[in-house]
Amino acid sequence: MKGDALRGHLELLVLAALGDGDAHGYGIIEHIRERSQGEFDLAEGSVYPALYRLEKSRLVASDWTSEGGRRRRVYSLTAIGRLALSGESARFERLVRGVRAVTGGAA
Amino acid sequence: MKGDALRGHLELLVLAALGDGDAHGYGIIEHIRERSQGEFDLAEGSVYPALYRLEKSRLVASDWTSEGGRRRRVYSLTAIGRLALSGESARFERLVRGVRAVTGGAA
DNA sequence: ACTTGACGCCTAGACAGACAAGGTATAGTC
DNA sequence: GACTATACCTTGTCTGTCTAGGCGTCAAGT
Repeated sequence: MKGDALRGHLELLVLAALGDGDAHGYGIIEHIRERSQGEFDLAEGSVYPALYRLEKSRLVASDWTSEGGRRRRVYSLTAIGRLALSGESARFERLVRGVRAVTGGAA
Repeated sequence: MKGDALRGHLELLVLAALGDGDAHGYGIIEHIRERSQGEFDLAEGSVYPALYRLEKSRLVASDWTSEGGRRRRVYSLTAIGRLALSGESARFERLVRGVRAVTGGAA
């Protein structure tokens, strides 16, 4: 219906997911879907590029693992990634306060 | 630094501003800036196109007024615009709940 | 043995929407 | 006349999300 409703918030979600523990791309998608009670069902084509961006800017790091021929790329938060997470989280809360200040005023 | 932090939420803000009463483009910008305590200082190049989109989809209507050579285009919410406002508002609140469900879980 | 589905990664391309940066014009003040 | 605030408009750029594919492994069904 809407399409990219998460524009600008995806990295926050991914960082938050990794804040709960290391995970691989596919797992991050499931994690976010479960946590949000199905509200956010991210496409792989959204998440993987986001992970590459995050790794490029050193907010996450990745390691390849392979158990019995099955390869996985496991991501983890870096120190600055953790900082970015709280920063992004604060930014989001500012956004929420701002929007509510505008919408909440009157009917 | 960030740029479009309101990606996806601008129309909600504009609709909400008009929910407080008819206004012209320039006034909408001021209204939103004041209400949000300076958090949202929208560019004209963001707001005017948004108003055109909203008018095209019949969520707002416009009338030209001119007081002593000064022309203004005054916008007002239509009936469906009012519906859209509450719909968008609900959508935003769902987004907030979802994001918090993902971020709030752990540190 | 073959098919199907779940898992798991990756990529190219399209698209929309917010912004930057320009422009026009009027009215008032110094 | 110069400058500022008001008020509208447009073009172009950029960036991020999604669509729609592709690749490969493994387990279960038939």
